[in-house]
Amino acid sequence: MSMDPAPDPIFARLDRAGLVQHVVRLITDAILQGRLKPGDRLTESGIARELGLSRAPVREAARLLENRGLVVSQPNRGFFVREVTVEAIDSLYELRICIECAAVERLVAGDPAQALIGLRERIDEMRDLAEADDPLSQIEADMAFHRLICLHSGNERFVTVFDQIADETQLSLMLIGRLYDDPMRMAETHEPVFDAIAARDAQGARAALEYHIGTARRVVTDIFRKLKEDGSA
Amino acid sequence: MSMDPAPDPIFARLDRAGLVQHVVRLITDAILQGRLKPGDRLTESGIARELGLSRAPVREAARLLENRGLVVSQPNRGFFVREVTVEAIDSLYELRICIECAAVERLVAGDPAQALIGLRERIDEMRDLAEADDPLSQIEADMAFHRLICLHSGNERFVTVFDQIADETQLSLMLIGRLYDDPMRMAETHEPVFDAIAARDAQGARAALEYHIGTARRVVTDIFRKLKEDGSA
DNA sequence: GTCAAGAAGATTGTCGACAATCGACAGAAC
DNA sequence: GTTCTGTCGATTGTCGACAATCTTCTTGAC
Repeated sequence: MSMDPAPDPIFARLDRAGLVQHVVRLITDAILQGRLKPGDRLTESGIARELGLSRAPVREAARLLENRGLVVSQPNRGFFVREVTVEAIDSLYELRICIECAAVERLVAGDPAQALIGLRERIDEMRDLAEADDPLSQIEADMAFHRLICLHSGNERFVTVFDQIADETQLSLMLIGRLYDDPMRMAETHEPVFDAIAARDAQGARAALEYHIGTARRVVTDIFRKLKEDGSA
Repeated sequence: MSMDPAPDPIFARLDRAGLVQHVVRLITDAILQGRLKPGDRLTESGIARELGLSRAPVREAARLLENRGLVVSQPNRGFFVREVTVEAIDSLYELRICIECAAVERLVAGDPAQALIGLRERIDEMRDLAEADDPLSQIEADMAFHRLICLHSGNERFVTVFDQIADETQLSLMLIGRLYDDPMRMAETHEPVFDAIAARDAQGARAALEYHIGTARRVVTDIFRKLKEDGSA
């Protein structure tokens, strides 16, 4: 009646069932790197031809990307890269504040020791990437930081929601280019949040995180508004 | 340059692309009516055979249901009706509190006039269904009430998240049977929320809603815990 | 009797093909 | 010149079939 717990995994289980997942990553990268722009059409047959496989896995990958918010589908018309609007970004950040603040409060109420290790690593990583002048990877470290908060909150559902909006957030950040003139700023803005968590100050952590995300919200929407004006002018 | 705003829509737009949607509804109903129980396997071929169509639309429907949380998929194993645990329900309700409280605050800050009409209708509907002794439809009216709050919050993202957890919430409620001994209680517990919104009291509305959902959270988890004990005993 | 190895059946993953639908263009009617 | 209609190419929606994988049952050794 007892489960045998995989007796010595010598070889890393090569992920079969990885085909769809692979396609997901390819398309995700293409969007997040700007090779596919908002509004662009994703033709199943085209992508399938390019990758040398059938339409079925491509279609499935597109459906997954739809749930993650990177593409939208129209009946009988197919998939398109999601258009990003100022309103959508604003709504997105409001939801993030709502979720992450609740998550960090629970995190502090529980045992934040393990989380703190990871959070510290991410901030340091942001610093390193600031010196290396790699804004794209820096954004990923930023997202990883915030994901960790949700992950260690003790409520798995927070992670689910975060993952569903993470890609779209990343897309909006990517479209902007860089948030701050001084790349070191990104790491610094996370410090107060870390400190409050380390001090086991739940309310302080919530406030710090709300301020942190709220600031990003204003900066991002402002930059994006200007981009939009210049673009349509 | 002016748009003609659909000059008199005589015919209602009939939704083509309804095949997959139809399958979604059929499976959803089967689960929510208890004909498919948690843990049950959903075989694509079986369902396709029963409905007299191919596996493709069934598969697509299953993927949609996965995003709505009613089924889970395992690679190379297929789809199963989601198992409901006490912890999952608790996490679900915590997320609901987080989302809906933020939504109602924004709702009151904006213009709640239109929302109030719909909310009143839902409460009255609950009363009627309590007299008619139709707990299943009553649950749907309950969900509709809470969805309206998200819908009129002005942040479309709140609705998106709500829809993604609505079915699972409904499933948990369905499994329990009935929440209150007195079916009228359900309508009554919504009144304070309605009153606070009508009074344009944002903080009061948030508090009332948090209390309302929090109470439901305790009742549901308690009942479910007992069910679980009896079931496994 | 217990456990491991292998065969048989069932189910998912993927494929290529056909039908239904959409968007664009050309042509006819006014 | 404008508007409607018919046709065409392209794309999605659906289908049935095959290969890969998992599950179950049987077989055999200890």
